[in-house]
Amino acid sequence: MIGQPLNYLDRFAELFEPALVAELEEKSMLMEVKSGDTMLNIGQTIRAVPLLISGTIKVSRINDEGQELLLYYVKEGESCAMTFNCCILSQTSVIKGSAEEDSVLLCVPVALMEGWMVKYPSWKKYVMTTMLNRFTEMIKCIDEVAFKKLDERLINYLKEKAKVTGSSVLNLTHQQIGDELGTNRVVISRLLKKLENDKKLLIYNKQIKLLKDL
Amino acid sequence: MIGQPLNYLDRFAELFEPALVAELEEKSMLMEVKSGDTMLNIGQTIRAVPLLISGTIKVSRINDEGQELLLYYVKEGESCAMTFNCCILSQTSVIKGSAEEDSVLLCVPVALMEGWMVKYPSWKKYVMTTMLNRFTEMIKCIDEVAFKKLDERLINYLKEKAKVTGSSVLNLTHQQIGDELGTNRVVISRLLKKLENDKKLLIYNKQIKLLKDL
DNA sequence: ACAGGCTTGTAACGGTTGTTACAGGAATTG
DNA sequence: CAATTCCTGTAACAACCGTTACAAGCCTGT
Repeated sequence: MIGQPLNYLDRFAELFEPALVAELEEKSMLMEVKSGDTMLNIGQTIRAVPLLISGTIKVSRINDEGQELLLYYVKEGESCAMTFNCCILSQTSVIKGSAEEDSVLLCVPVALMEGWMVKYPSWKKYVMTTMLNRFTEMIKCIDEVAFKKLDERLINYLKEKAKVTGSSVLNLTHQQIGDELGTNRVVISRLLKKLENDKKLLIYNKQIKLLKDL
Repeated sequence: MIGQPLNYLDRFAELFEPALVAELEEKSMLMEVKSGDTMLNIGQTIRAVPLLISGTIKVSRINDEGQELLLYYVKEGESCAMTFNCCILSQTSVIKGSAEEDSVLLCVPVALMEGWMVKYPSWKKYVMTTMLNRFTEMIKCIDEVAFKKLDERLINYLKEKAKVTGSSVLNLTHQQIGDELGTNRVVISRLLKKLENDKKLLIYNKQIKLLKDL
């Protein structure tokens, strides 16, 4: 039927062999989270691997003083490599995962994961690809933090945010931005003002509109 | 016989099942590298996974402007997760791997890796563990770069270096340190001088001696 | 309309880091 | 030993960023 939302497993039908899709359907658990919900926090252990069916998950590092830093987003069809970490080595999480928008997850019991690695080539491939892509993102993050100045990081952040939300109007306070970049609200206000003067964006209350030549 | 060096495969006999050790012996290639040699550079592709038998490998990120940043060390018995990345996805490397000391590597052809993941549980575990440990190190690196000031990063760097080399006397120029921390020689000289005044270390030409209360 | 709370704009200041420049030591080479 | 090159120390300055403080604006609920 036209216009009907895809069945939630359709996405994975492209990735996994039928037998695995069937097992997924049978043995994993569907879970819904609201925008802003925290699924995984520092120090927690986790007993299920989440596959993201719809929505976006924000993964960030929080250091001992509570300072935050955005690492990357998990998008539809993807999963979080760090949870593999927690699960397999039974370690506590060193990162926080929270819903950037309302999202739907498929939770796979850890116990099954290991067996699937051997049983289903597509699963093995999926897990490896996920992990390897995350490495790339972590490197990108390190590049930003280690080599770039805040104004450039801010611009990249805004662009990424626009891509993830699919809109050039971002509903964000300066404080939120500061948090995700691991810095101070005043600094962000200053830089944003400069970008506004340069006609790269417009600042409203709790809202930023990105212009073409950002 | 007492004092005789271990056979190079003995290390892996503890990690892998006998059949895998046998295959390793038969199908992989031993390789020696001298301190300072670069095994893997940005943009290269790699067709073999290295297992480190002895020595230490330094893994660093180099950005577009040629600035370097130390990511982590690969030690005996370990391997480099990023090479899995290159290999499996046939991507070019985004990192540089060079010998910190004279080292011996066992090079496993990529073609075998995939099959072994299914065939040998110990190999699967080894690969997963390696990757997951690297995540932890990358997070540590991000913590340093994003949240810590240079003086603290320098201290951590020196301690780590002392641990890796097993000596409290480090043969390093200020320039080298600056490179590995992604900063400037003068800045390092300045901070080292301060540490020397604080009786944390002694500065010689091309050499730094760490004192107890660093 | 008003109060109170959250959000933004701005100034002022200090600390850290990056940069350039130069001088003096140390090591190396011929 | 002399010349050269590399390494270290230091000064001086600028840029960037973090921090505090305060004023003004916006939003919400009453």
